[in-house]
Amino acid sequence: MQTLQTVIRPPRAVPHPAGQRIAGMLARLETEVPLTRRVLRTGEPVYRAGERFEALHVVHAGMFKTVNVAPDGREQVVGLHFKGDWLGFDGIADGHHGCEAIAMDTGEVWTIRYDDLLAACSRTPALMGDVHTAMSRELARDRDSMLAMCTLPADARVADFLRHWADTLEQRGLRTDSFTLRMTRAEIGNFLGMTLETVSRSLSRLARDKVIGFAEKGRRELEIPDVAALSAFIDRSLAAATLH
Amino acid sequence: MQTLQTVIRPPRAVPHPAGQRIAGMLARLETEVPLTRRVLRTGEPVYRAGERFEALHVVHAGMFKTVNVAPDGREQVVGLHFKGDWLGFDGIADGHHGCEAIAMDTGEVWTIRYDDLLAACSRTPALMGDVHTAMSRELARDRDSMLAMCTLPADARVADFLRHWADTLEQRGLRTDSFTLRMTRAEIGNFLGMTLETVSRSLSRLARDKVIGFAEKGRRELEIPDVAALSAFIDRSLAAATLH
DNA sequence: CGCAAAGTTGAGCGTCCTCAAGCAGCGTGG
DNA sequence: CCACGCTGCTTGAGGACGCTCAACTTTGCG
Repeated sequence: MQTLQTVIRPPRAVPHPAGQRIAGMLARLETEVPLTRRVLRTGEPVYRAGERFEALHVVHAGMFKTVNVAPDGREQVVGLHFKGDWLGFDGIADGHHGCEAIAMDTGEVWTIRYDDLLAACSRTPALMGDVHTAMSRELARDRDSMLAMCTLPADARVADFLRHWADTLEQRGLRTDSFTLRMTRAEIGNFLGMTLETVSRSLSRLARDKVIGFAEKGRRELEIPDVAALSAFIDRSLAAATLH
Repeated sequence: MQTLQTVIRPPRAVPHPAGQRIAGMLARLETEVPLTRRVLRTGEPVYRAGERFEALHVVHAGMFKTVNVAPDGREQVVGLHFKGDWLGFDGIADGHHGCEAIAMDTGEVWTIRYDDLLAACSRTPALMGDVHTAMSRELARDRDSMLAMCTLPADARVADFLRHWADTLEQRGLRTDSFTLRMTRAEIGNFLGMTLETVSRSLSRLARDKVIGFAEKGRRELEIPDVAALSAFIDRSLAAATLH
């Protein structure tokens, strides 16, 4: 009880540096590149697997997931994307999208033809930097996901997931002590490489250990008074595993 | 016995298109960008986690692995890189490398200062295309790894790994029916998210099912007479799993 | 109000990990 | 030359973590 209410996080007086980077990039895009805005509702695809690659997209509002689909039907959520993230990089290499990007709530993307982007990058080096940075960040993020999936037990993996989510929110200047998971247990489980039942059990255990809290109504709203407690929980899981 | 010797693959008369792409890129790099060549021996790092990011590297010979290291010491092999692959993209975003790249045998990389590369990309659009393609391909590959790790049982994961390896060799114009794994079971296991014992057992089972063969001397040399048999094995694993 | 979808929790089981023992290749030095 | 140690690989036995299946509760929507 006490642990869940001690930390009252005031709204940031100074915007997060990542937020400034994103704002700068969006401003550059608006002035330097022809773009079309597009509003999507929950479940609508930005692009589908197999489609010809012609354009990239930048998330301006809402939240999106990218799903890798195998020819045999297996599906894997491989990324979550918030404001400022790019969608569609996976299609550059061979001219077709290998994944599909789906809106997880009402959102807006700015669509930029790849031709136009290349031309603009030649004119505006800062824009090229933005693109490289975005791809690099996505690469790093994917690898962190691999590390987590291969080295963390289920509970710690869920904790790690929540920590990443809180970090993302903080970078966007949103409050991190209480927020709504916009995913079902099944989606979280798919993303983390486990079943929905295991996700549910892990969340219950985290709540029992007072690392997170559930809002009284709806088990989709979480309270994370102290992000550091998540890290501590992960460390504890690892320590418990390594001592024989 | 018969299945292991039926397919004699003649050297390709026509080079693989991917090989041509790589050759073109290397030629462009040599003429358009100042680069320094560097030979590395087994175990030597191209760069280490935490180092300042200043340059990218292109594999010209040999084989390299990238390892993601967590602050708490966990290590995860997140990528394997052959001739024509780039190393170091992960450092662009925040100016420091999150991974380290290690030579797995004697190899050579071409090192290119990032500043120089950006300048060259502005002059030579084809070069920018090369860089984007390389990053995109790596992104796609990471996502395929995630899909495999989350949706395939151990045996199929090993088969998938071997299939990817054979594909990579074929794209480089090398023979795929018999080759040497330049990794220990432990490294393979780390890359695939399983233990070395499980890798060993999976390989034994694949050999028992005649999907692969071991060379008589040394269990590091494999014979894969028919790559399609690997795909068939994966499909069989999935079919067996889904029927209750 | 009733139905469908999402979530929780329990029981049983299977895959993969852990631990352990033994073997094979290989370089070193007596 | 062979003993020796070292590293890598294989195989087995036992156990644990997470999956499967199932029943029930809660939430949301028509």
